[in-house]
Amino acid sequence: MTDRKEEILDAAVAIADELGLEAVSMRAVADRVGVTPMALYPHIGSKAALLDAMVGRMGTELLPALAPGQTWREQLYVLAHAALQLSRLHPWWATLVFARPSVAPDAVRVTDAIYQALLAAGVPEPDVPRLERMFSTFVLGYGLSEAGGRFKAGDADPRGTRWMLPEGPLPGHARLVRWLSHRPNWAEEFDADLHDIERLIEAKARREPGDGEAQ
Amino acid sequence: MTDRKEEILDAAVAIADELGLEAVSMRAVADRVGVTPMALYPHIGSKAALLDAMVGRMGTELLPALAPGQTWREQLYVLAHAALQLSRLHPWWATLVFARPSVAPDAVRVTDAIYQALLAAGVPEPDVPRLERMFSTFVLGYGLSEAGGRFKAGDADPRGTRWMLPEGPLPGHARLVRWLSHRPNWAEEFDADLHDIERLIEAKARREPGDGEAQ
DNA sequence: TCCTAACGATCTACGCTGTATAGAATCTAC
DNA sequence: GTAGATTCTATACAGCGTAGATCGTTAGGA
Repeated sequence: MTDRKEEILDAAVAIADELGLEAVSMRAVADRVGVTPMALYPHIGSKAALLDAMVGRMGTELLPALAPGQTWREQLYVLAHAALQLSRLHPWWATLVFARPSVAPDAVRVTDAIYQALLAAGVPEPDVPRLERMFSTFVLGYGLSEAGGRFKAGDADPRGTRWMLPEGPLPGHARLVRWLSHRPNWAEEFDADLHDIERLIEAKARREPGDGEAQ
Repeated sequence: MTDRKEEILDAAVAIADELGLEAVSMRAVADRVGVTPMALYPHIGSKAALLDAMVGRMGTELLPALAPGQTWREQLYVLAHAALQLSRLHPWWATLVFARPSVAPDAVRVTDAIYQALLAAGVPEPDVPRLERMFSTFVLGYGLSEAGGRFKAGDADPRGTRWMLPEGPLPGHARLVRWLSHRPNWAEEFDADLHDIERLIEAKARREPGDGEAQ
């Protein structure tokens, strides 16, 4: 029973990696396993459940990044990079995480690790859950943007007509032409973003003034 | 021709709003317009093009938020809230933006407005494109998390067994039980996040030290 | 005024999707 | 050897996107 289920999950993940998420059909998975489509149902229940299980499987791959004995900075860095790598290896992952919010045990464990890191950083307890959501939203959103190509949209013609549209000029683009002309190094950009978020966390830990947030 | 296209778009958006994105089928849209499915094709080309056009249509709704004569803070605030409201009114919007990155003219204009705000804030030019991506990734990611229910996953049973799993304790959750027990006010949380990002932008504008970032 | 070309809409059909239902095959235990 | 459970197969249905052929209506030019 469980063997078969693992086998089915392996097949589904392989298809998603090779052909994309939309190629994951019950028939395709069944073919890969060497069985008829309906044979999958006793094992995985439904297609929705199969997708959930795929997310769960990926969560497991994130767990090794939770090695103890690290500073909160290292912990967040390692986790963020593990997640980004995961969404590069399996571009469908971030899509699914956003689309079907199931709480897998492993996901809860990852959340807890982030809680611990933020607490270790000195973030006030009431702010921790919010900052966790902000942190994970950013990491997942970045992965999804990369995977989905949102960042790259508009790559074509960066110094051409892009900064001047028929219906009016684009002053921002015009001033930044110089910096928009060469495409960014995404690895560097991710690290820079992460660095900024780290400083944001430090600031929250220092309880910087000018903040009306209640206890 | 263009009339028909607008009519088709209206129908598609209405269906997505009422029944969800997956209910937007060529047949359903055609029914709504009062026509056979194949009659849509001369007007919109394909289903993929229809979805792209839907995203474009939403981009137009974001433009009114670009009123001039505001401080950079107001500009970012208004834009972020307009986007969040859009993703609440049309929960399928954020999904599509992440899934199919097409550059609509209106989207470019929104990007430009963010560029201008960041420049007005005093952010060094080379940092502006990156911070724009970070800002929009956050706003869209937040909207998508809300719409997709990612934030709410695990709402059930917040003080029960959730902070203690069979395979081991969750120290982070345990320490935060008090703060995890009542569900957050998402509007407040969004504003708090926005506030933090604002401060991050200010810090970048002040060119704070301790930053190895090259010119 | 007639012919023609273009256009918008339709009908039919193909291969795909998830899955309900019913039946057949295989293995285990008594 | 037979009963029961488990696993897989076969068939079928309703829905999907869209290729291809067809048809009625309309607009332009001779």
